[in-house]
Amino acid sequence: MTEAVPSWTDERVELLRRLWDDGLSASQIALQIGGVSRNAVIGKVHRLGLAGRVKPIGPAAQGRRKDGAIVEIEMETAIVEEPTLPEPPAIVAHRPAPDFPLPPTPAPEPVALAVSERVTIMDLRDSMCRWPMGDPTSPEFRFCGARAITGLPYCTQHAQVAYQPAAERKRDRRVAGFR
DNA sequence: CCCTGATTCGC
DNA sequence: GCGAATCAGG
Repeated sequence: MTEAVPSWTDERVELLRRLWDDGLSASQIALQIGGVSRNAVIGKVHRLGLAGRVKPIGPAAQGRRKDGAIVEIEMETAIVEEPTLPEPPAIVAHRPAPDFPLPPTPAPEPVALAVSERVTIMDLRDSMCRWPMGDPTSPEFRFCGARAITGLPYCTQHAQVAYQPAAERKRDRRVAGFR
């Protein structure tokens, strides 16, 4: 089926405006709208005169320590310190938890919070984990969507499941040679 | 390397 | 007007 691209219809432009204004990146918008590349989005954005809009991620957040010192904090790691918080918050590592049973897998670590990055096939992008989540026949079907290992279709977690070692090779490969 | 937006320029 | 290619920066 040939899916003709509607081009920039009013609706699509409207969506573009909204998403761009919402702070989404061009690539995200491109995926969201579909049928267009991020370049197309950027190009359109410029033509519409939307470019150069204020970036929501302006100034880095500032945090005040209990001793009164002001520290600059990167946005993504910005932390709102509690007035009575004595210790710096522990570093939280986000680990996508598998939502499926792993029969042959020891499952070394208990599941963490559900950091679901699940995406539909529409949002599935290259370098995104293509591990299927749920019933493929269901409309709720999603892909993992987490950051895939470069060169592989899966993220770290799923790659481990997908590429389980057939057997442990304890064979010592000594290149007993000369030299 | 991954990503971001900006610009150019042939179509 | 459109967007791929390219550029420039983080």
